[in-house]
Amino acid sequence: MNLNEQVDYLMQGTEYGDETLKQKMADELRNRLHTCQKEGRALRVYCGFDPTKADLHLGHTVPMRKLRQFQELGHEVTFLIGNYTSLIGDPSDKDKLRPQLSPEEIAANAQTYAEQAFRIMEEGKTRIRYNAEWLAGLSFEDLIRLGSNFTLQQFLTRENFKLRWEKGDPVFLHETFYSLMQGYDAYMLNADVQIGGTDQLFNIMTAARKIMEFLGAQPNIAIILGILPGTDGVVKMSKSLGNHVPINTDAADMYGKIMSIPDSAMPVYYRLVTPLTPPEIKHIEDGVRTGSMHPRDAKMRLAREITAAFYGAEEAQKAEKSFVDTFQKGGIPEELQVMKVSPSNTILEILLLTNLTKSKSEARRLIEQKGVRFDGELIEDPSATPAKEGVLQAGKRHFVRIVF
RNA sequence: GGACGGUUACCCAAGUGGCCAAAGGGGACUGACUGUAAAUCAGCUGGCAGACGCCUUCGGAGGUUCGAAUCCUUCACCGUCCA
Repeated sequence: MNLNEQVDYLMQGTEYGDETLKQKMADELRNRLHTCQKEGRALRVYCGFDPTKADLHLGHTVPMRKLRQFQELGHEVTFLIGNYTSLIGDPSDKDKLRPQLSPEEIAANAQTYAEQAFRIMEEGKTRIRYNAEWLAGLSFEDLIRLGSNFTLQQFLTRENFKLRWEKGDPVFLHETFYSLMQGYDAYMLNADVQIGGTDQLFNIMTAARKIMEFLGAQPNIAIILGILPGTDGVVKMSKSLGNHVPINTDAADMYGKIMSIPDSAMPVYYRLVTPLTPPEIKHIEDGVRTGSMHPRDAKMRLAREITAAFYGAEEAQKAEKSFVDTFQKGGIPEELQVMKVSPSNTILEILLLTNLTKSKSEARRLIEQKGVRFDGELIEDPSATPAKEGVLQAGKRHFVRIVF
């Protein structure tokens, strides 16, 4: 890739809410890449992760994907675990204060993060750092010096603080420290580039750059990534909204969940969570637009790419085949869970035994709603017994092969 | 520290003594339609039994009452205002 292609690749999926700013960052990136090339060094790139939860979903992997792209181009990548900043909990993406976690919880979550991250990033080329290394040793005096770069007004005009202020909700003093700490992280890592979501714009653009300049360093370039919508295609992916694609699932499930996103969400998914380059994505999108590619096939490619990133190409192929068999041909998947039951068990009992439903009431409901099939035959009598071995289906997506 | 307000099912939220397993909305799930979806329409959403019915649930514990989500006492947590 030439320099401009590299910049395009690295800026893919970014969103600054302001074209001028985006252009400025792209220019700075180009210059920095150029300078480094001349100096014969790699860019120092980092992204901080808040180990405040253990259950990762696709949305959390967006910055990891971006780090990976930098790695591919030979840059030096640091995976920063915000074990010290977690003492506060970033107020950026919430309209309320986050709970503070115990060191044990943080350590456990950090472990999970790293495991997930290395499905995407190249482990051997990634440095892991913890910001307690340098933040724990700061003195009150240091804090005063860092704090003197900011005004209360700057914080109060930030959307999330502003909303809380106007609603009369509390905004705690220590929440403002978060930005200072993140800025200090960037300084200590001597970062050329810092990656984050749109909620990090203030922390990276304003706080980190100010602090780095104040401390005599070159300010970092902000790579601000857009937000990945959930499976509804509209609202930010989040577990509590139930629109997430979990990482710790299986290939078939991940493939299926991605196939369920609306077409309108494909472009952003392609840009944020696949390894494809801008020209490759353009090719697909042109294909869909001109009609030479069916949108369904574009989505299958998407699902395959994402699933392969986490489970490998082979598993992704299998997931795809099973998806085609199940949904497009209306058959049953080749590989499915096998459960031993007694021939005297009723369908109702089997639904419960196989965990296809959580209760008998739920099982009855499903049967009433014509959602249960046995070997393709619609089941209408909950007290029927299967009479032979076969495949029990609950809803569209859940199957169990029962044997005696 | 004081005054007031709040805590209802997955989430938001109505309900102020019986007609409340608890309105409404969102989400989830099922069916139809599709391209797998989205959109739309319909259904459904505590458990056991599925015939009447029974049991558990409205922040926790206790009480009043024939009867409590609803009244009283107390505890916990959250919020607002005043110090």
